[in-house]
This record gives sequence, structure tokens and C-alpha cells, in this order.
Amino acid sequence: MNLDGNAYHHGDLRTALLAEAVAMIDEGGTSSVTMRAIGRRLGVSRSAAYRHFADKSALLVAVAAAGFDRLRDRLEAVGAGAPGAGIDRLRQVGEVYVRFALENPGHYRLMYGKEAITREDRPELREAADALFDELVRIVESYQRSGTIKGREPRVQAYVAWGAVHGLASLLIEGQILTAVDVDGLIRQTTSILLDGMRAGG
Amino acid sequence: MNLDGNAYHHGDLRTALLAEAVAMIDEGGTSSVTMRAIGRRLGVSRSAAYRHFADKSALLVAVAAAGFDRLRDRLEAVGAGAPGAGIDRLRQVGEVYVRFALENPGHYRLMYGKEAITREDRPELREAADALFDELVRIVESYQRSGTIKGREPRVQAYVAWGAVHGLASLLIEGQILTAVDVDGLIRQTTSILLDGMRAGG
DNA sequence: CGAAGTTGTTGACGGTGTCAACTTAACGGA
DNA sequence: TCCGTTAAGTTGACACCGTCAACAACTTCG
Repeated sequence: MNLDGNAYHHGDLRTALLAEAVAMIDEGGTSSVTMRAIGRRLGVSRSAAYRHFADKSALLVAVAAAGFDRLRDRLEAVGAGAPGAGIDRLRQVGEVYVRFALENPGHYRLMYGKEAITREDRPELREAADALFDELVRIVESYQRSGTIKGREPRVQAYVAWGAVHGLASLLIEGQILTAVDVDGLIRQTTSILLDGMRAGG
Repeated sequence: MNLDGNAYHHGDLRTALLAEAVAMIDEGGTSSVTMRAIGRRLGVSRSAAYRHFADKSALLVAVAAAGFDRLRDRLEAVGAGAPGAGIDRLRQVGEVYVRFALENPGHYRLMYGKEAITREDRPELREAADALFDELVRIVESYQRSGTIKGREPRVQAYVAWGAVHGLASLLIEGQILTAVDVDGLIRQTTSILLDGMRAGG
């Protein structure tokens, strides 16, 4: 192991690569992440990253998977707090979701867009996304039991809710919503309409 | 004007470029669209496209804008049909939206993802997207007047509805939803919950 | 008929992902 | 302690890519 900086071996290049990729994404978007640029910024040669990731796509997949993990942790912290806390807490889950996306737009885009990631199934990414969805299902089930929302097929209901918050987040991130609009109000309206619908027939 | 094939001048290269780009997107995703490849496929040199588009981004912007136009036409055809046709017709608008995305995944992705398109405001794209949104607002207002849904701020309600269908479409396109799920049922559930919510407090 | 403008081509440049061959450092057994 | 094995990083090379400048061919219009 080697702890001082100016050595041949970096120490923990894999972790450094992931962190630097996130930083670059937030600064200049996914397209600014370049195997050569990331190496330059870390004071390492252009192909050093290939000792830790099979190719550029694998690196980005790892970044995206870490994003799913972080988002899941946040939702878990809010949604699982007090089981019967009622509709307000459920609404808060939706708000936390959208806010995460707004705070990490580049990262969020990478998590969903197939654009920068090769088509082949990357199990690491699928597992992370599935874990996020499972957490959503768990939250839905919990609030179905407490009677806050109607009890139908929880997976379907979770998909609908996921779609609603993801869609709003996506529109906001991509600049489709006029900047004059009150974002907080829009988020609240979305969760309200969604939850009203889930309490009614849904 | 020149109508036979093997001539120096193509005839209508601009239109051909747009069509070929759409075809390539549907075949191999946006990343497979290359100024050189598109020229190769059209039997034209690599930089011929630069006589019609300032750069690659401008070409993609034109493709995306055309997508917004096509989608708006489809929604208009459904939504404006019979003014007081009730909730079923409104639900159909949502279904047509999602189905358009599923039928043209690559094209749809390009319309929204900022990834492949430079950040600077391309007015052509913004106008096309705004026209789509205006159509949504018009539809919402029409059904508010007939009492099908509650009358609140129509723009906000249109944003919420847009977000819901866009989110579902996006999740489906990006493969986030298990293939085992009944897609038609999921689309119907989404529109049901959304419209129930819009009839209640929303 | 000829000049001007439009459209397409070719050569070149710097940037990119990636592979093969190489070098350097760390570690584990004799 | 030395020495081989292996992990980690470097360099050279290749085929792509977007784009620009200079040039060529065709069209159009005075």
C-alpha cells in the first residue's frame, strides 16, 4: 500500500475515478467525461482507467449504479420512518425523489438515459435500479396496510408513482418547464394529484 | 432541379438527411448517427451535410423538432375530436402519447435528452416543444370547461399530466419496467389514477 | 454566354476509445 | 534477503469522429 501522492501506484484509483466522473458530470455533463480527460485530472495516464473498468461504458454504469444506491438510501430514510405517519410522509417521499434529481441533474440523467451506456445488460445497473424499485414497492405496501392509499396490485401502483415523479423530474431537468413556474408548487401539485388518484379508484 | 440519381447534386439532400437520421436512430440509437455514416448511407461525402446544417447538433435538433411536431399532430387529432366526449377521450390522449414513444423510442429519447444536443438554446426546438405543451394546455382547458376534470390553473395541470405520461413512457423505453408487466394495463392504470386525481382535489 | 451562387468533395487537424507491448512497483515464498 | 509473479500504470498505434478550408461541379440568372 502506498499513501503518499507522487508514486507510480495511485493507491485507490478506482474510487478516485468514480468520484472524479461524478464531479465532471456535474460540471459539464456526461459528454465532458472522457477517458483521457479524467486521467488528466487525476494526474494519471489516459488508459490507466482500463485496469479498473473494462471500458468507458462500464465506468459510467458504475457511476449510475451508485446514484441508484444513494437515491434509494434517501427514500428509505424518509419513507420507512414512522409506518403510519400518513399521507404527508408519503408526499414527502415524492418530493425527496424529485429534489434528488434537481440537485444532481447530470448524475440523474446518466442513471436513466441509455444514451451513454451500451445496450447489453449490465447486471450491476439492473440490480441497483431494481433495488430502488423494490424500495418503492415496500413503501407503497406499507401505506396500503395503514389505509393511507387504496390497496391494489402494489407493483403496478409503484410503477405509476415512479413514472409520475420521474417524469416531473425529467421535464424539470431537461428545461422543458418554464423557469417562471413555481417549482415547489408544481412538485406539491403532482404529489397531490397522484395521491388523490391513488386514494380513489386506483 | 435534378431528378435522376447519379448526379453531382442530390436534389433534396436536406430532407434525405433528416429521414436517414431518423432511420439510423431507430436502428442503432442516437450514438450510431454519425456525420460520416449518414453520408456513407446516402452515397454522399462526409461533409456534405454541412451545406444544410451548421453542425451535427443542428441536424439532431431538426430531427427532434420534427418529432415534437408529429406528436403534437397525433394528440391534436385525438384530443380535439369531439369537445365533450368525456373522460374516455381524455384517457385516450394519454395512451396515444405513450404509444408514440414506444413506437419511436430512439426518436423520443432524442426529443427530450439534452445529451446529444448542445446546451445553447435552439429556438427551433424550443418552439416545437412549446407548441406541444400548448396543445396539452388547450386539451386540459377544453375538458375543464366540459366539467370532466376540476378547473384549476390549466398550465400546472398540464405539466402534471405531461410529467405522468412522459415518465411512464421514459421508464418503458429505458427498460426499467419488467417485460413481464402488462404494458397496456399499466398505461390504463396510469391514466386512471391521474384522471381520478385531476377530478378530485387537483 | 459568362458571372455568381449553390451544392458537394477532398485534405487536414485535433480529439476520442481502445488494444498491445512495455515498465514499474508490491507481495509472497525460498 | 532475493527473486519471481502479479497487479497497476505508461506509451505507441489505430481507426474512428466532428469540423474547417480550399477546391470542383453544377445551376441560375443577367
